[in-house]
Amino acid sequence: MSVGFDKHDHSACIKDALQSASSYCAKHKLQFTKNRQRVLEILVAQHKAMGAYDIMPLMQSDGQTAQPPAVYRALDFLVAHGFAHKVEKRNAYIACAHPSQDHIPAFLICRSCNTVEEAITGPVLIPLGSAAQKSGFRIETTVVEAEGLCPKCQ
Amino acid sequence: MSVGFDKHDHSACIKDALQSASSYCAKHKLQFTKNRQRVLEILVAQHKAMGAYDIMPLMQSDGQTAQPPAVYRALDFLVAHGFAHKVEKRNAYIACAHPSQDHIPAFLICRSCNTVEEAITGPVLIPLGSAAQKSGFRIETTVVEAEGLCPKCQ
DNA sequence: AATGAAATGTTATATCATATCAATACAGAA
DNA sequence: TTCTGTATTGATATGATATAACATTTCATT
Repeated sequence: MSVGFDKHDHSACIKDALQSASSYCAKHKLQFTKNRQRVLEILVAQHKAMGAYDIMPLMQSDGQTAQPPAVYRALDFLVAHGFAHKVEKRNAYIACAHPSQDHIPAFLICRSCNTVEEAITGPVLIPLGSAAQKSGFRIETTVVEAEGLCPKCQ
Repeated sequence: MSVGFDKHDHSACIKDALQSASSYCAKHKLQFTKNRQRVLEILVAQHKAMGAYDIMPLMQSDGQTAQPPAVYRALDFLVAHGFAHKVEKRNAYIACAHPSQDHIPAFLICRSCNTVEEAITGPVLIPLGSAAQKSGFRIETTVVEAEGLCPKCQ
């Protein structure tokens, strides 16, 4: 996206993301409702980390504005099912960069240009996992985020 | 702390933490001011993750209440110099469990009893680091947090 | 004692998120 | 299809977290 001729590719990639989310929901008997679709669509289209209040005005379909609970409910759904992730360092949300793959999300956040990249993670947290195991802690969700300067901003 | 006879040990551990922070500041020409001392004292004394607004009422010395900027400034200082950490998943702050050791903090957060344990981390983030290196990203700070159930709450 | 930088006080406001309850839409059973 | 219970949404209010801006004070150094 963003660069001229790539636009069409990007609109295809939005469709793909919505399609695959849609079929995942069908398979798992989840309701992929209008609000949820719309928010995912927005996140994929922008493919950057967005605050809930950035998403809100873009949600309105006819003439009415969405209210905070509508956005947060949709985001909760998307995050719960892995279609999107929350970037804790920024209180922001971003579409998953490689859905369908079971993974622990990890982000590289540029403090200058604010771009967020979802890194591909191998077995990142084995040491933390083993520390947890030692103490008998059962991990359910994991946050891994690194902040710094991206190549362009250095 | 919390269990009868241990009380005295804990008050010693508070003193130790303040002492070592104090001498670190002296060595590095940092001002370990009253507000900063007080907030660190509170965090060490409670040794649990606390919101800024939980700390605020405990800060008041004579008769006046502390205002939000006072707490946040003290917390920023403590976090910047490694005396405390922010737990992003909870928007909460906690005294560092092993200061003086250079480390990337990592937390185990129980979703039931809300206790936060700072795990001892080995080279936790080598895979993320190498992913970053590949893309030329320069990491400055890192967040590693795991949420789940502690042994007691399972 | 003078001076400039750092820290604090104070007021206001921005930003992020949830509680509550009424209304509606939906899936599955009869 | 119609019924019925559950899931979702709408709508209002409010809670929780964090920062901007600028005047004042404190501190280290001269």
